Amino acid sequence: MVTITDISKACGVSRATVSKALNGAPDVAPRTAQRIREKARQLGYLPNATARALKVGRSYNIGVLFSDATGGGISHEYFSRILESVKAEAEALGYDITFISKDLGAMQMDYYEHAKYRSCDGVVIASADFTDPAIMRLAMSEIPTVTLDYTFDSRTSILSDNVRGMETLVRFVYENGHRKLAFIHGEITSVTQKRIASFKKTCAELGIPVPPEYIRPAVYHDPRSSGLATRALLELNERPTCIFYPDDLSFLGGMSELERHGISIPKDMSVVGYDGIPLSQVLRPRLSTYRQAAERMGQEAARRLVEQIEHPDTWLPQQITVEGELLRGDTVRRLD
Amino acid sequence: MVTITDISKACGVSRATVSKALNGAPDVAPRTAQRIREKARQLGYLPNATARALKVGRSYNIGVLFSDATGGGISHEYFSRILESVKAEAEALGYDITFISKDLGAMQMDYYEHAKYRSCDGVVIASADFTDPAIMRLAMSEIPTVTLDYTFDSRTSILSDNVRGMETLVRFVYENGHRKLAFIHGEITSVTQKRIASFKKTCAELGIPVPPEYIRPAVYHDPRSSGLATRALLELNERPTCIFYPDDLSFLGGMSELERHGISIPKDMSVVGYDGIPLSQVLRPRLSTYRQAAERMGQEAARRLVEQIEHPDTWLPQQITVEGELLRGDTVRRLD
DNA sequence: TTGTATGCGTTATCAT
DNA sequence: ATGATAACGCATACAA
Repeated sequence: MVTITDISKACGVSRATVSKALNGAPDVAPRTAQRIREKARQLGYLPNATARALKVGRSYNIGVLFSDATGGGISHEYFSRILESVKAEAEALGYDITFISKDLGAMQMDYYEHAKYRSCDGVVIASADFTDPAIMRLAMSEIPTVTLDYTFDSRTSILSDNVRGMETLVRFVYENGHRKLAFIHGEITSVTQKRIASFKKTCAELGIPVPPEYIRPAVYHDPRSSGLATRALLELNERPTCIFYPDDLSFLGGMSELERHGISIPKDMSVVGYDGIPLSQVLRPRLSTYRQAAERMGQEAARRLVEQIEHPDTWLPQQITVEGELLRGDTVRRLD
Repeated sequence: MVTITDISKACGVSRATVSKALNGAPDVAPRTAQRIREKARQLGYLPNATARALKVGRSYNIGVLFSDATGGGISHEYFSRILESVKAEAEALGYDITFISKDLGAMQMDYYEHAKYRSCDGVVIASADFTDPAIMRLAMSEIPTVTLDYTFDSRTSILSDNVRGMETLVRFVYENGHRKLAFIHGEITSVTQKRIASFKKTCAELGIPVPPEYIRPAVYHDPRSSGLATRALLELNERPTCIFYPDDLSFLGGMSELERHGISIPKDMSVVGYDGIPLSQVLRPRLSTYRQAAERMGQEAARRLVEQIEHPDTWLPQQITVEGELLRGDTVRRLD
């Protein structure tokens, strides 16, 4: 490994001068600086991020927290898109990404400890069980954090516009003449609560009654449970004309169930999803859904976090809502 | 931040003794060690991975390389499953994961330089353009590496069993009476070459002719291009009875195209996919496909890499093939 | 059994 | 404009 010491010897100057030259300090003669940089390149010098981090107290490394346990693991498209965009933006800003988890090897650490252990300059909390005290500890610590789809007091968060998203979908369905809307929702989280509330509120505003049996619980990203919920809805005396699914993937469970009953989409039943994953637009008929702007969310998260890291003095916590868009698709039939 | 110095002061011993006690060195009195550990916990001491890495020359950090450009980005299910399992296994072994990329912020680094810059103990190359000289440089460097689905000379690789996978699918289709098999393949990579070769070889063994027009190019994970390839196949005088798709997702493009022609699966046309992603088993009819054991591959990659890192003396490069399994599904019709 | 001294590679302060 | 020196937190060879 070639270090600044090697360069200093090769150039006949001190290590301090080399360091300055390499970092573009003003108090080094242009000619010497040039010579040093030349030599550095020639020798294949690479700065050592570890040593620098130890010295300056900044690692240029940000942690990313995905706790798979909550069903929000990396392999779910929404989260992998967020991860990818956090990564891209962070790298553009000169930061590397490290995963933060519990239980690294034999050591038992909680999230906060892990982040400290790795000297993370900040952490993006992308998907987690926010009732977990360990998450709370991290979010409330001195480590800069940005949360996605959840807000901690006095901390920055990036929020998908669940309220508006659901409202948009309900109004879209309403405009197509539907008055009997059923909603299969995911497990209860703050996101789910917002969607349910927005669903009910918008229905109320439009003067549509929502019988309790039209609201069915299921599990996010679990087609099977949505299939069961669909079956329950079909067994009602008064069937809905349109079913809202927790997410696009879950809709597939409903799709199978509807087919099994010989019910055609959208002729006999209209449906809408949520997320707007690519798959939804590849299906025929194309799914009517609401596309969450995962890329923008990840990008925004990385930017805000770095801003907070680099300008802690002028920083203020913010709740940033990122708007998605309606994908009209072809699964909502026009009723007359 | 509480350091070993703080503990040494609080305990009235030297920093060396504290370090030893914390690391379970044998040459420290049990009572002192106990007292020190107690104090450490009490003060909320956390080891500093950065300082330790600088000292011992090991970071307990492994790099993961996904170059999105090749269409193998994180958000493709096969790769995100690999990532997740690499992460899980690495963490179990006490290693953290950092993404390796080109161009970190303003600095221009290639992959090798990035890995050195972050002092990675090793790198998992999961998805990359293996013709890229930068990948080659990394793989051939002194840094331990493990490659997935590609083999570099004298390096360890974890390989999906593409040859056997394709053979299994062809034989399965053959046993169901099919003799006219068309294969839509992804862009040419070593994986694709293996699949094409295995397809042709198995067909030859079974005495099935494969007219050139039955082999169609498309793009992995791109339903549209597979849709076009499907259309081309349907326009042939002699249509195939079964179409092989590059992957499960691409099949969806074919599915739409077949529907558009009023062709029912599997009544009028049989199809098989590749990958065995959860989606494929949620569709109705369930897709006949070959499930790649992504989890095992990631796990194996992490294990082999750590083995190489920790026992460089006894280490030998290996090509490890991980077997997948046939998912029979319902999209291959029995022909009489 | 404990402590002293040293260095990992870097940057920052203060002389020169 | 340059350099000597110290320090970041830790681990280890060696002395006591």
